[in-house]
Amino acid sequence: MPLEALFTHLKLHIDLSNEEIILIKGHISTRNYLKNQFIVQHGDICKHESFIISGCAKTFFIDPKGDEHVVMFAVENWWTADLGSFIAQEPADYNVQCLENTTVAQFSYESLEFLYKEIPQLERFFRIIIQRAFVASQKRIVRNLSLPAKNRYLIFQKQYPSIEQRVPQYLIASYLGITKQFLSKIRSELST
Amino acid sequence: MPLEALFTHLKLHIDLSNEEIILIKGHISTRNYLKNQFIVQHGDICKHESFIISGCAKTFFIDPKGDEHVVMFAVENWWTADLGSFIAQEPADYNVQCLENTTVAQFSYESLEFLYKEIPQLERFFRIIIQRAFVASQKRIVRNLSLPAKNRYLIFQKQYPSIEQRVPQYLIASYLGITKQFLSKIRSELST
DNA sequence: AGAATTTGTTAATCTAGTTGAACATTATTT
DNA sequence: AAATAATGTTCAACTAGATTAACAAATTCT
Repeated sequence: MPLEALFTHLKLHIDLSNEEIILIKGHISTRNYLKNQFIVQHGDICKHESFIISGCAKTFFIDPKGDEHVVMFAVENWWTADLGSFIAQEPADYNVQCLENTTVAQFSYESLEFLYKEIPQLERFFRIIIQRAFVASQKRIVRNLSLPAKNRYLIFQKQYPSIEQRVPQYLIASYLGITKQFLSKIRSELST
Repeated sequence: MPLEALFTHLKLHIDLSNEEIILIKGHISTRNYLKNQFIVQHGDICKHESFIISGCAKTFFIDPKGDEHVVMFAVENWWTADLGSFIAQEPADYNVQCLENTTVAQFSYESLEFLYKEIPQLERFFRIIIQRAFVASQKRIVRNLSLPAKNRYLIFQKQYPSIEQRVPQYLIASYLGITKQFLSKIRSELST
């Protein structure tokens, strides 16, 4: 059953009884997206937190000039959403779009609020998940402010070797905050 | 009593009984710092999450070239720490330094873990606080990638009018990711 | 297989923001 | 009140990275 990965993941941080697992299952919906489909669209209200069972997605936004900026990639066992939109239930800043055919397990806002009441341990679980995401975000800010593009690329390669193979270069350039041309230049410098 | 602000703040998000308040009080220490003293120092393990009762602090790091980068300011009723260091209990990336004489209420790592067990509602409280910090961080990333320095400055002015008056310009420039000279240029352009 | 689209490279020119140095203005200290 | 340190401005030279455009190479579609 595809939800196994999700419960394995939950049990890394909290203990759940069989009854709790059944209760949670009743509030999860799984959904399949084709490559290029959107899990979250800018301007819509983000209705779900999605756990990726298989596949890969990018989170990005379009700036006032029309340029695309990738802020994160998500692969198996990662959570994705526009959290700002989800928690405030207001229009999303970001888009989340599948880069491959992708299967997710989703909690709706209402279900999650309900489950927080029924299973307070889930507060702990998501505190930990969000805390990590925040820390990762802080560390990324440090790097973006303090390192030139070449070093940021080298760190990206080490940190996400699997992602580098799975997604096109121009999206990696966008994630790094540079143009694809400049990334290409860096790559050719590095290979000499 | 100076802890009133803290409990008012906690009660915005969770309900606490008198017994719980007493329990929490037993695990809080208040501490006074003079201007320029460090609440967290790079390389040390961040021992506390600190709630600012009065005063003002900057969170910053020094890059490999020796330049200072301010990543956030914190004033009354804000929490500050190097969360990455605090949760992993490993050396801090950041420094947190007081810009004024500052009084804080602090939870140690052990106390907070203990209180999470005794008062599961605190999981909820910090989930909400960290969630907000994460969302703010995400929104800042959007702005830093998509807007030129002048626009970032205008947004900063609107968003933190009080902070702009309280801290020197070169720290604001650092927060914006530009040099003080370039901020000065932007300011002179804006005033014409 | 061939056409069309998507992805990646190279190179010339351009620009937002940096660097450094000299000077002006406040605060703080003695 | 003078002296020192901290903060802010101006300007000229410089650089990391953007932009544009032309061309390869690889995928996808028919």
